[in-house]
Amino acid sequence: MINTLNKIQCYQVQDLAAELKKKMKKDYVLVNNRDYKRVYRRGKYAATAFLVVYCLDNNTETTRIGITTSKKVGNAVKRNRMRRLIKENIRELYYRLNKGFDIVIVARKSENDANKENIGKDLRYLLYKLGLLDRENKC
RNA sequence: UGAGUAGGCCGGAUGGUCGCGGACGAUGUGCUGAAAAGCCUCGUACGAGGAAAGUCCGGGCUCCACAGGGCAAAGGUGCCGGAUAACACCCGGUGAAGGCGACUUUAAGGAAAGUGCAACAGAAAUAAACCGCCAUGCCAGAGGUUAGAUGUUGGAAGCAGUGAUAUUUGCAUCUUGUUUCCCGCCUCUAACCCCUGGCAUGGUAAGGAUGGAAAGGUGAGGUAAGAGCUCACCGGCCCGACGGCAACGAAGGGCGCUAUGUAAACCCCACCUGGAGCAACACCGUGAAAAGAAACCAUAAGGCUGCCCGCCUGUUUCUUAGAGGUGGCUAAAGCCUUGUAGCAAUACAAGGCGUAGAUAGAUGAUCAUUCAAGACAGAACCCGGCUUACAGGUCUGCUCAUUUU
Repeated sequence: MINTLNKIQCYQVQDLAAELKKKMKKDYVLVNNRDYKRVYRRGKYAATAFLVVYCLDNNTETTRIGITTSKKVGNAVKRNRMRRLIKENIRELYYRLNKGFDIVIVARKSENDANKENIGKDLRYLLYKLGLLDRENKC
């Protein structure tokens, strides 16, 4: 059922402009420190050299996402850039994600040649590994 | 043109699409709601820096008692004047140091209040005779001069004898021995002179590989040798007409002039400083006056950073548990231009600019064009400074050198 829905969604967003127009609302951002701690402690995780993704079922219909960049990444400018790149990718992927999870994305260290494509590739791989994203969605 | 010096400015640009933040607007037949309003949608303009950084100073603002007296402690400042809300910043000056120069640097009070430290090196470090130089005395050695003694070669004279020659039996000559004198030499002794070495006493700080610093420097005279011992010049110290608001400068005069450096070591002197910070703090609100433990009930406890006085509160302290929201929150001792005053910092007046305000935290992605190919780097209450990081570009003043006229 979900698969078919996603397929339909995938066909629907063939137009690039339409895909880019997707917006993220504030409600979908993970806010409290408690929530982060809960996800770290109880959630599943997967990692690459640059990113770590934690996820946990939150028993609701919304998916909430938090992004963390440690000081190992670099100074404030570098951390900001990593966060924005991840955010931009998430913005595009958000409506394809399976619903009802709390997700925390941690940037481990700085990639000097980090761009949207690199990060997106890693992110899609990790989300797929955790079962949040279906293979068919790799359009 | 090159080298340098001081200061200012810029910190990729333009456009398209999508996205994010708060603000404003909407005759949106949008949703919720009694309404106020909120949400959604659409539109509009706006949306990180010169350092936003480090948090090193100074303030505003908030609460603590609007901040009180005395003592102590702690911290800070430290040439003078100005400017400022204030400052350790800034401006102008003075002194000192560096540079041919433009210019730069400077925590720049006190070392006869006291204490401490000064490694290594060096003869010696706050004090000095280790070496050296000089004088005197003693001892030893070499040399010279004079005197004396002994010995001896030679010469001269006297006496004696042997022998030889010739022979005038005497005499003479040669020879031998001895005595005296003279000259020379050797040895010894004494005195004196000079030199060398050693020891002692005294004089001397000119010289001695060191050091940040060795008791002013250079030259001349002088002296036993030396020395401001004397003199010349330089330096230093004291007084100082006069100039300057002042720091300070200084004509001139006097003094031969012993006593280092370090106070970004303690310290002394003068002056200044109440504490905590926007996670301050105020309000709404959930819970419901949360639970437990301890102290104290008036000569007590807590607060005003230690003590005493004084004042305030009736409760105070500790541990655990601690939804959420709103305000504070951006117009500010703000910046720019012009004029006036001033060397300037700056002040005053006029005109203009003044539009980030998030709250897990907004500036990104991508495409195209272009160039010199993009460094350091992200607001978190706000200002004034300081410090540190920084690809490259650009402008202006000044200095030195070279070339040309």
